[in-house]
Amino acid sequence: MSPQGKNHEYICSVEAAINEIGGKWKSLVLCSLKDGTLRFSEINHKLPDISQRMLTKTLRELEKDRIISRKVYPEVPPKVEYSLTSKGESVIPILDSLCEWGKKYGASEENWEE
Amino acid sequence: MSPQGKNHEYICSVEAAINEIGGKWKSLVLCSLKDGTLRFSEINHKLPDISQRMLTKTLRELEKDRIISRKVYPEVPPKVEYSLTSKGESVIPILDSLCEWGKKYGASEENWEE
DNA sequence: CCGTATCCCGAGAGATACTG
DNA sequence: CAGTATCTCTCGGGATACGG
Repeated sequence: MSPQGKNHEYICSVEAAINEIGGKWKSLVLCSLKDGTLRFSEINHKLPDISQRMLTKTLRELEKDRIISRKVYPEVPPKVEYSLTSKGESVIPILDSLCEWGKKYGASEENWEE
Repeated sequence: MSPQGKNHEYICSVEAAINEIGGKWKSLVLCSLKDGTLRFSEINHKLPDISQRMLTKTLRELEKDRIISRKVYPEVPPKVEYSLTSKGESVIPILDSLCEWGKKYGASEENWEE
């Protein structure tokens, strides 16, 4: 995500927002973190269909955008905890709204020709 | 978008919502329609960087998901108008929130290694 | 336990040209 | 004006295997 990097003029800031929370997994990872800190394996457990590779990648992107924070415990075996930053907390209500919206207009009973 | 089609169990409905309004252009098209009905060329004018092909594709997907409606006037030259459905109207406040969020936490002043 | 490193594929997206 | 039709290519995303 955020392919444009720094110098890109957004027509509207929704674009910026979608870049940060869009994609296949970001919103789900954020939702899974909304009840508190989780370890890597715990997120993976909540999202069984995501691969380790994609989970890592998604977490790195969210971290880079300061939406989540990553805390490493220098132990053996490794322990890493992920949690929402204040920026991350602030987007949760919006994700909740989206969730409600998605539930209300179930993306499922319409038309599909294929 | 919505690659899974009908039979897909969502862990959370945010996923469904992101499928319907995510992607590079959908949110921008919806925002451009929030002040009322627009013709194809008018949307294109508001979003100069979108190609005709992508605009058509985006409009078709939004129409398929019943988020916008398409009205054709049988004239020469052709006239086609796009407007939000009630479902579309209902997602605008959420897009506005996203816009505010994106503006507040400018996706621009952080770190980039590359 | 928490990741990288590779390899790979298809969808998303761009450019350009053409048409009813 | 409002689209198709092609052609191309990047890159998001999946599968699998390996590493500290």
